[in-house]
Amino acid sequence: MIFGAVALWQAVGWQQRFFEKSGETVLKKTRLIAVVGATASGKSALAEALALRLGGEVVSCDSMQVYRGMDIGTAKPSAAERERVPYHLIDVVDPTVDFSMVDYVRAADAAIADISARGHLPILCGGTGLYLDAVLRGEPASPGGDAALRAELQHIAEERGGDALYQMLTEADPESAAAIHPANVRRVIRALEIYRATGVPKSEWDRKSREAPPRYEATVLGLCYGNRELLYRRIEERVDAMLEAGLVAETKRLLEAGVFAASRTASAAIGYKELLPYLTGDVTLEEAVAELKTATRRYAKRQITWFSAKDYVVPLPADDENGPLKFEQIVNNALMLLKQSNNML
RNA sequence: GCCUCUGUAGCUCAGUUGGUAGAGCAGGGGACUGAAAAUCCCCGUGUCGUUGGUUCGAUUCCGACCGGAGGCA
Repeated sequence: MIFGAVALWQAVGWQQRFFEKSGETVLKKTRLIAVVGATASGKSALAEALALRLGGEVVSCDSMQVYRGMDIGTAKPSAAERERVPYHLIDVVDPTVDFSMVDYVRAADAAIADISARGHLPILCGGTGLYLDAVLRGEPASPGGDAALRAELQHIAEERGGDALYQMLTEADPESAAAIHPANVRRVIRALEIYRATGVPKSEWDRKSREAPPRYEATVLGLCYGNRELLYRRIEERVDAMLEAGLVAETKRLLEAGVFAASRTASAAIGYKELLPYLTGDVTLEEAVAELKTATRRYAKRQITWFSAKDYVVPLPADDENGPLKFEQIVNNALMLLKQSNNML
C-alpha cells in the first residue's frame, strides 16, 4: 500500500507546478522531506533508505560537512554511500572559508530546485537545526554584518566589558536587549550591528521573517530516543570508530595545512577542537578523547532541546521500552508517518 | 601480624571547634533568526563505609568491624 503511493508520487513528480484553485493560478510549493535528530542518532542511514525507496536525493543539512577535507570528524557519507544515492552540499567550500547560515540557505535552495526539477524528492538530512529552520522560513530579513563594525563592537566588549556593550544595546534597542542575556556578547554584538546599520531594531527584522509564509511543503522527521543512554552509547561507539578510521591523522593534516588558524567556523568543529591539545602535547590522547566524547554528548543534548522545541518536527522514535528498534522498523514507521502527513499527496 | 593515613553527590575532593553538608567535573533543564559542531542562561538531599558507645543531639568524639593506600616486619 505504501509502494502504491510511492509509485503515484513518482509518476507525478516532485517539481514545482501550478494548479488551479478557485479560479486562481497558484504556485504549488516544492515538496521535500527532512530527517533531523541528534548527532549519531541514525539520520544518515534513514535518509539513504528513504531516498532509495522514494526516488530521492540527500541534501546534507550540516554546518561542517560543507568543508572539504574534514571527512572523518564530520561523519560524511562514504564513497560507497555516495554511489548508492546522490548527495548535495557536502565538500562545497574550503575549510578556510567562513560559511554561514545564509550561504547555506542559498545553496540549499539551488540544490532543492535542481533535484525537484529532475523529478526527484529532496531529502534534507542533518543536525544543524538553524540551517533547516532557515531553509523552511527563508534567510533572515535583517542585513548581514559589516566586518569593520563588528570588529569595533568586539573591541569595545574587550576594552570596556560585555556589560558596557549591553548597556549600549539597552539604550539603542531595548526590545532586543530584553530578549538577549547580557553575558551573550556575540548576540549583543549582532543586535547592535543590525541597529547601527539600519536604524531598525533586530526584534523588528526577526518579526518580519517570522511572519513570512513557509517556503516549502515539508515534512520533518525527528529521530528521538526515549532512553538517552542508548544515544550516548552510540556516540561513544562512533567516536571510537572515528579514531580508528584515522581522526588523529586527519586533524594533524588540517593543523599542518593551517586550517584551524585561518578559519573561524571550521576550527570550532567537535573532534578537531578536542584533539588539538593532544597534538600540541598539552594533554594525553586518553584525556582528549574523553573530552571529545563529552563535547559530543553536550552537542547532542543541545540538538535535542532545539528540535523538540520545533512544532514542525514529527517525532520518530528510534527505541522503545525494550531497547533500540530494528532499522527496518524505523524505516517503515518513517514511511508510515510520511504517508500520514496529509500534505504528502 | 603491627603501625600510619583514608572511606562525604556518578567522579575528584572540601567541610562541620558536635546542631544531618558544599565546590569542581560529569549530569539535567532551557534559550537560540547572517560564527550554530557556535554562543549563552538556570539547576547540588547525599543511608557523610557498617555497627555499637558517649551526648538532649554524632557525618563530626571514642571503640569494634569491613573496604582502600602506604610503612614496618
